Amino acid sequence: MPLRETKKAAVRQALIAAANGRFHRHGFEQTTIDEICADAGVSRRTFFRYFENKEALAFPHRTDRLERFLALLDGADQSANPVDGLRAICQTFAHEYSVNRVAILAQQRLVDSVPALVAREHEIDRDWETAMATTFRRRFGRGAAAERRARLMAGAAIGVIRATMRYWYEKDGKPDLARLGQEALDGLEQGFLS
Amino acid sequence: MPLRETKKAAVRQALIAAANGRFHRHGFEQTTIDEICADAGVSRRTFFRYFENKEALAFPHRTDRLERFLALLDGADQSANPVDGLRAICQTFAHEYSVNRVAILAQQRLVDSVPALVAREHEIDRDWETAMATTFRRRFGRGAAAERRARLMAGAAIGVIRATMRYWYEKDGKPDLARLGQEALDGLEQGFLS
DNA sequence: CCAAAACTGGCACTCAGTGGCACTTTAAGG
DNA sequence: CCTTAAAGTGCCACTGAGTGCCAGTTTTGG
Repeated sequence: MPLRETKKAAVRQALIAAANGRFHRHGFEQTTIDEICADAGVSRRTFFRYFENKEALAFPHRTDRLERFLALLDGADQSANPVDGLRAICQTFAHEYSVNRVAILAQQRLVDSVPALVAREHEIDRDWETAMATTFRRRFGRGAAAERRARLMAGAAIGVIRATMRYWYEKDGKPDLARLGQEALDGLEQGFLS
Repeated sequence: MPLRETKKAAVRQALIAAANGRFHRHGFEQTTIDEICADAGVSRRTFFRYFENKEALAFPHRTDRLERFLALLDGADQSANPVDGLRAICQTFAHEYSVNRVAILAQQRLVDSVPALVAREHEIDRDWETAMATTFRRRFGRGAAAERRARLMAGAAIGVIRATMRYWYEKDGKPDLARLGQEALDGLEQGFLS
């Protein structure tokens, strides 16, 4: 890796690490960007060249995760129906979340304690929704009705996923996330006609 | 109405009106709170006694709408199944939105042009989701499974509703919102098994 | 080794939002 | 009415996020 890249990666990591420490020790709002910069040995001005804002520090894997999700969506393109694709992806993420359970839970506690972070999380969900809508759209073909169906389905999908995650977080990550996920996707598939 | 109440209502309206004008003329971010205060003839400090933040000005009906929704949810409590309740409520709101179409569209254009406002909108959706989850929960009875089902359903519901609204906005409010809503709720009820 | 490009730091600035306190207005009882 | 407590307002000073600008440094590629 070229030197420049290396340094940038290092600075980025330093900022993330510094932020993580402070956020978890003193809380998000109690931490100023100046403090993070001081810890990371970087100027304030430079900070904003690495992160759009303070919130972004709380979601360092945002782009990674989205890209992985997109890749998985593409990969699941030839499954029998869209939901089956999601089921597979769900297994993957469920496993990953279970493995990193402690860190992820801590992260989520942080997010849930700060409205601004909750808002950012919704923004992320929106990205995922759009990604799914695009994928589903390819399946459903042309026409306004297909478009609507794809978007409805994506909306419902992110809705059940988020609800599932919240439940899992609330139960301290104890339940089997893969199972919860399948239950959620059953709902998506079968609907909620009681 | 006691004088004090009257005055407070007047100030609130003045602030909303001032903000609306500026927001639509110059945009949300280009408008400072000071300018709004000047227009409304009120001090900055007072502004923050009426609104939590600048964003709140863009959703003056937030609490009204939520309360109406809660009331309607309560009212629809004895419909055959939860989705039928939603169908009725959907008709009501669809009608209202169609009537105030122009204003609502303008408002939405504003919201969509500012990330911070989009974020607030998600926050509002979250309130609605919680409201629905609580209602559904009453239907589904006790137990963790019922709880999960209620939450999944609420998540899916808000998901399809939001997707529908976005579609409607995107089409400049031309489509029949009531029909779109029913289509969305069909999806919620029947699922998306293709 | 050199020039262009990329990156950094520091400064000054705007604006959102908060705490504190003195001052004015309203409500309510005698 | 008149008084007094409560509610509401204005002003001031302050913190902290985020931005524009420009001068100085580091890396890259030839």
